[in-house]
Amino acid sequence: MPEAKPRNASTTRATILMAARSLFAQSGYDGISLRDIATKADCNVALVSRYFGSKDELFREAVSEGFNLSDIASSHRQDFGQNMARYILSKRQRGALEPLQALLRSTSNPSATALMQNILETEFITPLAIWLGGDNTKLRAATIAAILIGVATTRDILESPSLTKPSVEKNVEVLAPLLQALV
Amino acid sequence: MPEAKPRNASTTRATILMAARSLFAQSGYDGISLRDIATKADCNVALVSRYFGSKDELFREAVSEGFNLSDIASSHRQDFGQNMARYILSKRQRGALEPLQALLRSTSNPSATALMQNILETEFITPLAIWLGGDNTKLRAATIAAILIGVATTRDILESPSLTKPSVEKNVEVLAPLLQALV
DNA sequence: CTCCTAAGTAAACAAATGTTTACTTATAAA
DNA sequence: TTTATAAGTAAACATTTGTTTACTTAGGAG
Repeated sequence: MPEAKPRNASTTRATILMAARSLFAQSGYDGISLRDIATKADCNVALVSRYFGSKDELFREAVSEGFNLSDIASSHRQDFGQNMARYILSKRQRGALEPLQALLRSTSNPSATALMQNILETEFITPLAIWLGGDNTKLRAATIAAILIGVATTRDILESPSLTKPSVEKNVEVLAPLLQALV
Repeated sequence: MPEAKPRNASTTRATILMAARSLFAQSGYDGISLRDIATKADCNVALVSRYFGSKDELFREAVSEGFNLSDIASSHRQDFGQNMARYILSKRQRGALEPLQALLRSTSNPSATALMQNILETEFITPLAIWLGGDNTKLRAATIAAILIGVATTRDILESPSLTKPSVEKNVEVLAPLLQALV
């Protein structure tokens, strides 16, 4: 007879959330159905709606575990470019970048882009601008954000071979000075 | 009685194509239905399928009127950064950027991302790499592409106020040197 | 053990989608 | 003017989607 799975609401909820984050990162909001998520989480579709209310709320929760700026900004100023470059380029952080990838893959969805605009502004640009200091702080911070977004898009979404084939070190060598120039 | 619209296949086709390009730029592949397009083009849904075969083929045709690299690359080397920066930042070129925006808004769609990867590589990175010369040409060209994609995403898709509120000139001032550093 | 709560399931719902089919009608050549 | 061709239309199609409803059943508290 088939194994009886133990029942546990919080575990099930967490499993659904992980499945959602992974799938949204891979195919975006509009590319993934609740049934895809339920299948990956090995549960019934109705449970997704039950535990998260709506697809929108599930998405919001799945991507709202941001990017941690403080790790990079707490280091020495002269290392900023290097650290930032390594952060988005490193594969080991793949899981950590899932929320970003999910957002970048959901640009066809108005509520997802609104959410991303908000996260970007409050969690990244504003604190980074303060940390940067000097002139045009917001603009420089936003330009740094734009570069990181562009690299993530080109590397992880489009998978451009011109960016993925060279080693991470080669990439850092090219990218780090550009970011450092804005400090 | 209502005006009888004159019948003209090629005009209708062109109208549908323009409507599609504009709407795809605004909401992406998955955010726009064939009925949306037919409504904007003021024609019957069936005509869209008739003239373009499938949504996929319509999209392909709508975005395959690329970015013209030769305008920028034909100028003096020292002006490259300025020209490139002005190109993506200028509002007057809004229509010209519609294919790019359509692609950037369609990252949830596998065939759209595959198409974009191909266009990016063959129409932009490869010729630019040749024009650049020196070391790591492909990587430098791809990094330029990544920056432009990031700026376009942050400005036109996410509409980050930190990037849209400052004047175009201020933006050029910050962006141009970064691009120029890769020449 | 006995229930009662809540976790899990199966089925149905309406709405929206891309695409096809059969039909109507304008228009230009004969 | 007649008529054949092709442009345009209306309706239907099979799917897929997010979400809800009614039901079954596991498992701990009493």
